[in-house]
Amino acid sequence: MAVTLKEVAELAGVSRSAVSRTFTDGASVSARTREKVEKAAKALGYRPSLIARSLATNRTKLIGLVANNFQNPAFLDVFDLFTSELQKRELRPLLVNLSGETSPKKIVELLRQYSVDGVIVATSTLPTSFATAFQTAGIPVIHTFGKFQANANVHVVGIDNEFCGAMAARTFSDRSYKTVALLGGPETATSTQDRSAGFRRAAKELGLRVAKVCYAENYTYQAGRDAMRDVLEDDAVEAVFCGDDLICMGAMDAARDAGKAIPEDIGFLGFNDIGMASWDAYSLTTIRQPIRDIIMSSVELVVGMVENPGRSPEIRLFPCSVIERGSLRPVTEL
Amino acid sequence: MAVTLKEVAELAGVSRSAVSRTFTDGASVSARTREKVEKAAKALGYRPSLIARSLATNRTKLIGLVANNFQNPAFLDVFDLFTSELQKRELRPLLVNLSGETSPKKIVELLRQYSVDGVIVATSTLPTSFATAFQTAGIPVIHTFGKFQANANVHVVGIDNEFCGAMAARTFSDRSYKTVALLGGPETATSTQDRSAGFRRAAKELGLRVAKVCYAENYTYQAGRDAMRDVLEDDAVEAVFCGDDLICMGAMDAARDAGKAIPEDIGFLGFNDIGMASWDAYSLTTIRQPIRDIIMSSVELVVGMVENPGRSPEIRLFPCSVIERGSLRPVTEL
DNA sequence: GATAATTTTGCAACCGGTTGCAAAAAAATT
DNA sequence: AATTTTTTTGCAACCGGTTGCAAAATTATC
Repeated sequence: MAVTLKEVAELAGVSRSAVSRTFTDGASVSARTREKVEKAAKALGYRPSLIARSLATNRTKLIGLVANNFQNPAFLDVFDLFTSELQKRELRPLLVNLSGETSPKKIVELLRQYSVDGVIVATSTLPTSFATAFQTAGIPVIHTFGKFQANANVHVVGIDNEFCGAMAARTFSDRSYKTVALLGGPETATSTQDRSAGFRRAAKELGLRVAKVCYAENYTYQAGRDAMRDVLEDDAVEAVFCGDDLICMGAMDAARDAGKAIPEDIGFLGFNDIGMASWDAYSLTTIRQPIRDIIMSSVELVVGMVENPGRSPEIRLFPCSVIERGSLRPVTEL
Repeated sequence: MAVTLKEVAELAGVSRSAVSRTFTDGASVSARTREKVEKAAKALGYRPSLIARSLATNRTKLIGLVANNFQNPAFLDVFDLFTSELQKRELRPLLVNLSGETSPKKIVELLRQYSVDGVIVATSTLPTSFATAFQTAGIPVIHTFGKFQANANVHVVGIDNEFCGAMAARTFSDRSYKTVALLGGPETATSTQDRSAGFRRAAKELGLRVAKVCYAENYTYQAGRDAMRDVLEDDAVEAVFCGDDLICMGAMDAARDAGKAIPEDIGFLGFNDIGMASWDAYSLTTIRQPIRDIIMSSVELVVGMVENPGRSPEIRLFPCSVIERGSLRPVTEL
């Protein structure tokens, strides 16, 4: 079916090695041979099989892309950027949908069977141990959006969630909010835990009262809407820090349903800056993480790992920023 | 590095074939041998290399998943369903981000180099000829969300866009709208062309006046917003049929900006029923395509093609339905 | 217990490439 | 023109599996 090395070699009247060398860069072939081979290859429509090549070179150019939040619009960017960034370097993403599965065992097996060159675990909800499992299996791995911990044994690219939590508290404080609430993502997510910790610590330092702390069951509009009911029980809450824009939008609609005006009666601060955050209907003030930088850095790092597996684990954190829109009252002038 | 067949064979004291056979179902191995092999394999942590296997069996279990609309939330479902549906059958999606590229040539080459077993082209914007290119290259292909045409030479799974266009016109007619507009997706997309044709034909038959026809530049909120300006020039327009929910939401916000109330002053009908369509801020009446069915059917079909490549091209169309919410006035009672 | 039928096993060739090595060819030096 | 150096080439082994085939082992039959 497919055209092979051998057929090209025969047509060109050279050895198989000669053909192979024409298609491997850095190999030594004379101009005349190369020309003959290229002509024959073209005539037959030959392209080297990467599968066969990988058997000999031990490089598949496949990168496992492991994700578990396929329902969050925030991931559209992630997929788009990862795929195009990998493609630029002639690498292919092998997509794995975790959907529920949180034990790395099976996934490691699976990607090992495909001899992927490296793996990018793109999820903010799993502990670092998930990524470490790949490391242990000898597969280069990057944990993108992963939990930052000083004694890292695996590459992590992302943000400092605790710092971002503190940033949220400061954002409230700067706008003279006194009584606030935290409406996080799922409590089991490491990002939620870190942001929550940072938020509460900073709130205490800044003299903010955190009147309510609750968590949405998942990263959906509906979960945000449901969890917001809890927050609304306390009438004193002036502003809510949400762990995700989608959750935040659900919460906003719940607040409006309860007759509250935004930002007059209650303020909202989101997280992620998804496309919809800028729509008129929400005009959400939110914390943005520099996704493009994070992803470019991750790809760069995974490539580096493949080339030099001994490389010691690195943590790369990028700064987040508050995108000012209309869901919080303005900064209080001093 | 990785454990190979040979090492397992040595430890188990059997031939390489015996090991291979224990891991290929349907092969003949005695219970005693199998046991010995399995024990040795476990001890070494052996898993057969799918890459090496594929060289001999000519099956990689890789399916190319080609998409070009990574920015539309409608695609979250598509990715989620495709990946999980393929995984269920032990197939792996090799993701290709078309992003701009509309010539199939390079993509075909690329997927051929990875010897994918089949390809799913998941896009409603490209002509069938794009998918046909894979067919010509001898790669089983399904065009999901593709253009339906009677003389198909390639499998198509999706909806009858022309019929859906007509359905939109009927939806307007049932609610006694008289003067309407069409705000389609990009004009180059085949789905837009078909829906537009169906809409206009049915409108004529039903005595609706199509006062404005315009197209958004891409499938984004902003493009919908921009294109809506054009529609708003004609004050007589009572309802707008949009080619996509995202576009529709942009259009709705543009209308509200212009001081129009929905649905009192102007009605909107969307397409796709993305998650946000049900949010309070939009409460969008929209046409839903049964994505889950379409994708399950596509996967089933691609598997069928792989097993039986001679299979003749089939068209599978699924019915769409109007999801009634609040962006159109109610059906007029007779 | 001998023979026939069936199952299991290992050998060796193959899938489609790469690559170290030594021989052959070409280029450079004297 | 002969010799040395450098470049190019083909051979053959290898990457990690599968599989047709014939021999060996087992099971069934008489």
